[in-house]
Amino acid sequence: MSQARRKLLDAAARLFAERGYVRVGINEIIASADVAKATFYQHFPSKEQLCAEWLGEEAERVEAWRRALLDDPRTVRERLEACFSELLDRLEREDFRGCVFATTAAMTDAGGRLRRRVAEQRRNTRDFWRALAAQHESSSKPAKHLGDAWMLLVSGAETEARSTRSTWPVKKAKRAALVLGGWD
Amino acid sequence: MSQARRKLLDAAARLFAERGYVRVGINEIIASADVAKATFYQHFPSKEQLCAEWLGEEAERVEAWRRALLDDPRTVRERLEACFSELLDRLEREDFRGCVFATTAAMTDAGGRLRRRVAEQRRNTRDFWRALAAQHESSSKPAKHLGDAWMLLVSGAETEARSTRSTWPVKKAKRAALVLGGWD
Amino acid sequence: MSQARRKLLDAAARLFAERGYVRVGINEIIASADVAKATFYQHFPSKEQLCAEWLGEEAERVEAWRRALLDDPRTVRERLEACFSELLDRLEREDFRGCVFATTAAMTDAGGRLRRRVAEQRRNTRDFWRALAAQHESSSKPAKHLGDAWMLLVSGAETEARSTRSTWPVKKAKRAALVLGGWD
Amino acid sequence: MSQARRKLLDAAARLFAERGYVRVGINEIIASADVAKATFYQHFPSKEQLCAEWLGEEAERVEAWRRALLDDPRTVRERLEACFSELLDRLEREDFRGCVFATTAAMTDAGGRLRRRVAEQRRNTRDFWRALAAQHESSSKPAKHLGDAWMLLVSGAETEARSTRSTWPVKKAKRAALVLGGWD
DNA sequence: TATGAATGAGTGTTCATTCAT
DNA sequence: CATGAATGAACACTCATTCAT
Repeated sequence: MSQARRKLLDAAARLFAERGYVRVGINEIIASADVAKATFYQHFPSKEQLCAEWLGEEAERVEAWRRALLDDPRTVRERLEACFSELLDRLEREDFRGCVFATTAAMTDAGGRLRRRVAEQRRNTRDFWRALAAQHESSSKPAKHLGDAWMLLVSGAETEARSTRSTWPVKKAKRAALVLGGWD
Repeated sequence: MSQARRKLLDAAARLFAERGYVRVGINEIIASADVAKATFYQHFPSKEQLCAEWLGEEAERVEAWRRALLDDPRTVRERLEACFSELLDRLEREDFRGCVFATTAAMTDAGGRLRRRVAEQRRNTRDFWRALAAQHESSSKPAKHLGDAWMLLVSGAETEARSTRSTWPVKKAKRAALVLGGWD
Repeated sequence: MSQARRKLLDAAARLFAERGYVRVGINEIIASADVAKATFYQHFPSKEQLCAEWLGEEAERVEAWRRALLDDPRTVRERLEACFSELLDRLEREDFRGCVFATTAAMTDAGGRLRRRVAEQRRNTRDFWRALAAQHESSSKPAKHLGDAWMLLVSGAETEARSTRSTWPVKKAKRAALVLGGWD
Repeated sequence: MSQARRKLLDAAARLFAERGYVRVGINEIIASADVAKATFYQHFPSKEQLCAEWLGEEAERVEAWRRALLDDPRTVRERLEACFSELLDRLEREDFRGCVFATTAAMTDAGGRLRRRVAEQRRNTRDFWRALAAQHESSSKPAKHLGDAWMLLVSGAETEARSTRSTWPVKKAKRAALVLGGWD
């Protein structure tokens, strides 16, 4: 990958994560990446497409992490707790903005390309949580219900943690997730 | 309240709800309200302040609805289910954009006035859910944990329903909420 | 009419006539008119619309001149010669660019608004030449053929005079027009 | 001639004829010719020079056609009519844009290289029409006047046919040309 | 109280051209 | 001979806000 393209994606990743798609302009991105404006448009047909590619890279990172977790030999409970630990870690970072997919969806057109990209990632996210729940064999309820509930708790925790800049949502989501998993 | 001010708030309510704070310009608002631009600035010092007042009105509407629900003689379970029904109703409206407080928080500066307004509403929301849970006397666990979990499930359901334009999150959140309440 | 609007139309008239629609940018127009860019867009929805209004004013000026000529008591021959004199006068001006309608048509999309505006003016032009020919009673041929021929000669003269910056086309067009009128 | 050069000239010929010099960018040209941008600048010092070479090729094609017509054994009248037939044929093509020399002159600087190229071709055009008229021996008037008139009628017909996308100008120009030739 | 007119600073995007390889 | 990468300047257009009346 060309150097300019990499710099642009890195700058976009940082700025989009910090302030969101609509609040970051091309000018700021290219200044941050230290490339000319025309260079940007040689690598990306539009700001929207840059965002889509950033979301794609984010999705791939997350998927890799999840694949590893699904193959992890630890118990389901330990791995569930690892998810909340990871979320807490992200939450403590200066630039925490919540789930980039959810926030990007919040500020883009319902029918647009970015929303389709988000919807795809959310489907993958649902698959992940259901797969994790399916490994929880002692569960008396169907794994898909448990997985969906875990996903919603995490999603809610991210949203509320972002909106109020506090950590209670993560801690309480973890507690509820454990209860639903039968570990209370 | 002056007529122009009322028209502006109504137009803002519709447009902000439909497309979000950052995606609506004041030109569109004043055109929709059919007032002159200078009239707008006589009633509101800035677009941000208009948004803050809109959020205030929304918060008051929600609070009134919640106060009524807390005084409602129905069982906690029935009222919990009413919350999800109301959410499903909103979800089915054409212009559903998720929780206006969460989405507004997603597109505004972390330290700004609007974020403080959102944080305040989220605190009230947490109070509501804890109050409802507190009325669920047979609960063996502390009401605050149950209320927080309910809130997170609803918040996650709104976010996921918005991101993917589907209704499963609401249905699954309801199911999990009932389980946590001991009604499974 | 507001002052800024008038200044913009005047600046556009001069610049568009000098260098043509596509070769003049908004920046140059507003600098020449000494108004802010946003002021421009408060008065005209687009550069294209500004051009359309300029063409409209030009068409009106021409039509007024023509109406006067059709009511002029001089002989048809004298008035025909007046047309060529007027053309020669324009030709000698520093910024002669040929017929603004023909040149604008040359640089705009075939199906666009500006082309429709041009086509309308060309229809009016044809009407004028036929009306003038119709007043030439001694003509043995139908006036519409004579009028059309005059129009084509003038149009060709304008085009060739512009392309080569010389005056022969006007002089020769006049000679041919007189021959066709039976005055040779 | 190198292959890239040929492809570039062919692409330019098609695009410039369709939409005009100023409305076609070199990006589009190189994409259409399927060559790299730097390759373009190895063969042509500038877009302007590419246009100049295209005009040169066009002029040569036209000149060849005219030379053949001047050597054609048919009568002057038949060959005059052939000119209008050829114009009608071009007019019926989808991408008719009028005389490429006239339209290019309309959108370029008065003193530039392209305008000089156009002026040269117009001089050749004038020579052609005078030569054709000179072969019309029975003409009582000087051939140069008749030839110039024919040229202006054709030029006007091209301009008006382009501006309004209709065929009447060609038919009426032909009629007038015949009258001037003494064939009415 | 209400307004039409005006604005400086920004938006995302495209231009013809050059450079290092 | 050919190219992928890069560019400064310009493009048409929009933003939230202010001013004179």
